[in-house]
Amino acid sequence: MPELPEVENVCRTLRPLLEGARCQRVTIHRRDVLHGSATSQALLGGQHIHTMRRHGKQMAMIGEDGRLVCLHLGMTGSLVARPAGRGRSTDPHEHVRWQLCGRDEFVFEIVFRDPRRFGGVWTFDCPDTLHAARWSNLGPDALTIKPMELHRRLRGTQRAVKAAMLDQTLVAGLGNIYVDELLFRCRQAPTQPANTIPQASTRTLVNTMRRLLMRAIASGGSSVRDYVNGQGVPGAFQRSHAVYGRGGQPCRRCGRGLATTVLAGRTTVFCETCQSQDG
DNA sequence: CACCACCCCTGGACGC
DNA sequence: TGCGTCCAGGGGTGGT
Repeated sequence: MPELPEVENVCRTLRPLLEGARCQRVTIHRRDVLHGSATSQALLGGQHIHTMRRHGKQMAMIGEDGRLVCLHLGMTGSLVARPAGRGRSTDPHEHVRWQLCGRDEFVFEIVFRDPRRFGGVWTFDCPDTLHAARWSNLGPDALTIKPMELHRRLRGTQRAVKAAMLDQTLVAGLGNIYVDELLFRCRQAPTQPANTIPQASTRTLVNTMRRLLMRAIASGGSSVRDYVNGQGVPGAFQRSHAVYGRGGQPCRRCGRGLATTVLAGRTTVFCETCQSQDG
């Protein structure tokens, strides 16, 4: 569920807390969400946190010595800060806890929680190894990709544009919600083969995507089920959804019922009237 | 290489 | 009320 706008909100809410904070202790409650070395040192134990970065739907907590922890929230993952608690949590879905001491001496903890465990935590020695192992497999970030670059990438596949835009190796950051919202806003049929989309339409696609994502970020992201930002606060952008979760309901543009189908194995909601091929 | 089906997992919705 | 069933979904893997 957390897609680019939600992950960006997690980073933005946690960054001011984390930067300069010292990691006093790491507690692992569930080892199988961890990939790579799971020592306290690898998980930034004893280190000062330099910053927090994001690429697509993934983020990384970067230590001062260059080690880093990469996090992926999957569908139901969250990374939330709260005042340091006493004792152990009874929540079976809290998998990793970092206890930190901020620059103002305030002691707090960051908790990685993920009931469905589609997410995960990876440790790396330095940004290069993170890049080599994970981020180089991702396409350019959806917020900054250039129209020409997306056009070049779409030209290389005859899959439906919906499937292509969901493919993180093509462009990183969109999930099912924002692809459907994007295609509706562009009046683009989700089924159109990606390599038949004209260059002018790709330009519209990129501009619309950037506006959509920026608005969603400004609204705190979409909280459809249980997404919350780094402070535990839900977003409001689900109220602005035009199609996602609205199958059968009237199109906000033409009033006709929105269609639901399955594309690339994902529920896809769109307006058969407003969204055409050859946008 | 391109593409697809399948699987992982659990909470919530729904039907009886 | 309580139980069974189904579905949501990102991404890794293995098959065509």
